Amino acid sequence: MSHPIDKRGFKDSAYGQLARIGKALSSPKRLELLDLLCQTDRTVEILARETEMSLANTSQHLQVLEAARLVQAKKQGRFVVYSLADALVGDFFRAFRVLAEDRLAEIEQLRRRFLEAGADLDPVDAEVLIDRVQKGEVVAIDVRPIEEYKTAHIPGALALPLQELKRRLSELPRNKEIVAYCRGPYCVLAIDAVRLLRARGLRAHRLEASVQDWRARGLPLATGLEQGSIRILQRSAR
Amino acid sequence: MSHPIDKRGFKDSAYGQLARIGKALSSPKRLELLDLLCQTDRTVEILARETEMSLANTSQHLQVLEAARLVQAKKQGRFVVYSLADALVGDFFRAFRVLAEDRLAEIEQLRRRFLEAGADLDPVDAEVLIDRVQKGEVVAIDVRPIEEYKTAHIPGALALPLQELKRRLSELPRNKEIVAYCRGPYCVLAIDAVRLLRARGLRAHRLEASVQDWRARGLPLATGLEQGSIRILQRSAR
DNA sequence: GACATATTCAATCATTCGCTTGATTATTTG
DNA sequence: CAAATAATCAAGCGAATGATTGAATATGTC
Repeated sequence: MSHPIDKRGFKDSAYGQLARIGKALSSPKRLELLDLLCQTDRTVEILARETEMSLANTSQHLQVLEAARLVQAKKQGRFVVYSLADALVGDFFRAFRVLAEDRLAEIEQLRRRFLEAGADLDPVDAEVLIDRVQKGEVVAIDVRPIEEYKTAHIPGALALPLQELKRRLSELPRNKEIVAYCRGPYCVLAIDAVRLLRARGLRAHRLEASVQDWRARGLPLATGLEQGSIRILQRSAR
Repeated sequence: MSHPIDKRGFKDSAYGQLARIGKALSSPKRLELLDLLCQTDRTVEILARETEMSLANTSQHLQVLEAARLVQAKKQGRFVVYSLADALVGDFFRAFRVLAEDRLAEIEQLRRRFLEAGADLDPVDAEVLIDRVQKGEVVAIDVRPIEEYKTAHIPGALALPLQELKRRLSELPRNKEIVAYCRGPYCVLAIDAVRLLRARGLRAHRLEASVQDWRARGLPLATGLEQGSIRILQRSAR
């Protein structure tokens, strides 16, 4: 095991190591787990619920990701919290997704077929959005679970998870444009939100970009709870 | 097949598509093929020889890569020439390799174990190298097959494939430093070249960076045959 | 048109993978 | 210390994968 190796052995071992990463990325469920972990840390139980897998199966997949050093586990009390092993992994996952979308036309077809209405694409250019949010022309809402919002969100966006949104529909301004966003292209939270809002007669659009896309473009992000995000909401709802 | 899909179905399909790329990257042999194709286009036969696989096996792996749209096949006469489907794939492969090297310490260990002599690391900073080559202080040699040199090489580097190098050892300058490079970290051509040169008492070093790394850093590259690269060689050898 | 060459196809087999089920190991709570 | 909770382990099963072998299909050459 610790003796010099021949050329073929070296190549096989080297590419074999690379393949460890590839193998980790070769299962749809593992990719879904990784995508979720790009948003924020989570326990096995929550990941299992989000991906609609059994606990044992989720645990196994997470161990495969851990063996490839893409994620890491940390015991907190009686929970095991999984997180990305490094911020680089998040950047890489995005590059991976972008490559796949570039190469595989099927992904765009899938998206179209699922949406079945072309109206909820990117409403505006990303740079313009921040500006319009600051001017108060647009209300941006982050419909992901609150934990993900805390980890990182678009500056000025309100934390309004889907469940919360349902209860507070009446507080949203009828005279302003609303832009909802969530985890990214394969997350359906923002789609649901837009449908809900439009059903109530509000002018709602979906921002396809995720927080990760936002970061990749070098745009600023905010963490924690926006100071008085609830008050801002109420003010703009008046 | 063309009816609306539920949320779970959508996610499964979307991540399933991503996994197509992951699966393509999950085999050591496929990664080796991809790495070779990052250098230049090649026929199935040559790829089989380089990777030391049977023809049928090579063909099958190439078809997997093609199904994932990472490479494309083009029939030329009675040969089938495979090439990267897009330049993006090359950039991505490099990102993949860099991530793997960052995450998996085993790769660095492997490299050390294979080299077993610490002396042939990056001799100089990349930017400095071009400058020193231009000033004539250093002779850079590209020891890859000539076809790869033609596709792209470091400006000023001489095309001197390993076989050629052996025959023309005496033509190399004894008073200058020689820097050899090849395909990248898992390619052994430059290592062989450096051993060969040192055995003859020449001052030789290995540049670990590949043409792809060079490109990724935004440094200039040259294509085709360097005008009179042989004469330059002879002049500097005088 | 027969032949050689380059590649793919088809069948086969051992291995690995993904998932399920049920038992087991930690950790907190009563 | 027993009960409850969170996660992992272990065994088992059908499906998919990687490689081999030999036949089949193009394409170019004599």
